[in-house]
Amino acid sequence: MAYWLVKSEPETWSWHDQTTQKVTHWDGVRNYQAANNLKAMNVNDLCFFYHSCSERQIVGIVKVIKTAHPDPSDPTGRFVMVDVEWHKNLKNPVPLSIVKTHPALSHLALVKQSRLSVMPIDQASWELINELSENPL
DNA sequence: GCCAACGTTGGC
DNA sequence: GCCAACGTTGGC
Repeated sequence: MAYWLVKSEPETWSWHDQTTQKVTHWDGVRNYQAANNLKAMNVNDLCFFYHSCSERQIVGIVKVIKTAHPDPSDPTGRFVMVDVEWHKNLKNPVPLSIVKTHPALSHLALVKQSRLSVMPIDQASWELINELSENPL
């Protein structure tokens, strides 16, 4: 069981869309490092759902229900997608600004590698972010 | 809307 | 295989 964080632009695919539709292909990833992370995902892994651009906060959690398979939206056939399912809403969104101020989270790719759209989250960070959602500072 | 970071492409 | 030019992402 592993933990991840995936980014989406709310203008393109929002948490509201995910809540309404429940099950989706996580397609459109065109970066090898992000694609490698997709390939490392297993069924039942959990992913934070992060709104980039205008919002910059973690808003929910999705669960992996199908491992990496070819992304038909990629004409080159090189990239993959996974299938995810709505899992839960966060009690309170956790903004990037809070993640950045927390020393225990400063190693996350969310902070250090802002352009990466799919990244692993270690268990301690996963639990801490959930705690920050339950009990905001 | 701007710009920094960084990934990709293509000429050599 | 190097690197300049270019495109894209995402934070601010």
